[in-house]
Amino acid sequence: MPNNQFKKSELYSFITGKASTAIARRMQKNFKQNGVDITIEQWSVLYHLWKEDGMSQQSLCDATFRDKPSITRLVDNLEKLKLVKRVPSKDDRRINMIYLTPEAQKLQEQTMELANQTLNEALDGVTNGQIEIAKEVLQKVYENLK
Amino acid sequence: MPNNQFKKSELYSFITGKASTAIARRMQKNFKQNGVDITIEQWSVLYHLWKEDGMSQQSLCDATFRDKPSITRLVDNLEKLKLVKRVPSKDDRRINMIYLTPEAQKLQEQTMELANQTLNEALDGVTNGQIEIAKEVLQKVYENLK
DNA sequence: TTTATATAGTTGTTTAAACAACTATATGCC
DNA sequence: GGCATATAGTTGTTTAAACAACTATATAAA
Repeated sequence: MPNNQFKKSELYSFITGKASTAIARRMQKNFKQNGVDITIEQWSVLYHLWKEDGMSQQSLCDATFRDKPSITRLVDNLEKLKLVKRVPSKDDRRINMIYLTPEAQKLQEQTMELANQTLNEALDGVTNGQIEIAKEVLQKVYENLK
Repeated sequence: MPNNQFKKSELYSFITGKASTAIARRMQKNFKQNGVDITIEQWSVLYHLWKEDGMSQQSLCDATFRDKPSITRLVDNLEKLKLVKRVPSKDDRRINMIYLTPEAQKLQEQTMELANQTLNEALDGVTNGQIEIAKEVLQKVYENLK
């Protein structure tokens, strides 16, 4: 029993995700202050499309760790904002390929800059070694539970 | 420039809180499978009341890192479930003191057990030393941004 | 080839988050 | 005391999460 003896106190805030909530709020604030008018959730979809344009909604589900209804509605809203376009696949008519508009492509550089700035604010005073271990732990937690 | 050179790749999932989302989902599932019919957000409020009954809503805001409207509605829903009661303070008529009902007190032991179980599932294969560092990093992030 | 099953996406409903605007009470200052 | 300001909590609105139920298309098995 590896972790059974381990004190769990103060670990519950892990569950409630205080740190990631704080990062998301700060990043939203940084977006707003710089006139970027999208939500962090919308940004996280765009982020994966910048890495690979033309993903299916299901691939976006996997990449963003969201369920299908969530992606349906995020894509709905991104389409309303004219940042993405649903294009039905010709090979498989069940599938929508999601493509970035030129407008969304313009957002990439600025918002990635703001994301990096936010992470620098968040990780001020934390060493690279510590960050590396935190990343490993979070990755392992994700693997254990997904 | 302490962290500027640091590779930020794969760190963006920090923002989206994949790990804490995974923990919350698993914990919700563990609650459901054991017939505990409350949300994780509601549990997080009860958790602080178990530590100290009779907190004001503002204190719950600080403890749970939520804003006032969020707590108003969580307390609304917990009151509907007859798990807490709003009691106006006599000293300061602006303040509601939130008290647990006997029903809520009954939930404590079982749900804390389920929370511990969930954390064990999440942290399987992670050493105490790694957990300690991850905790420090998350705490520092929270401090930097709150 | 028909039928069962799996996959992709949508819709409906409840709960919660974020943010602004609001009411009520308390406190500090003149 | 009277007025400005701060604090505690509520309400309205938009966006998103979770979960179940649904439609449409594709794949596999008989």
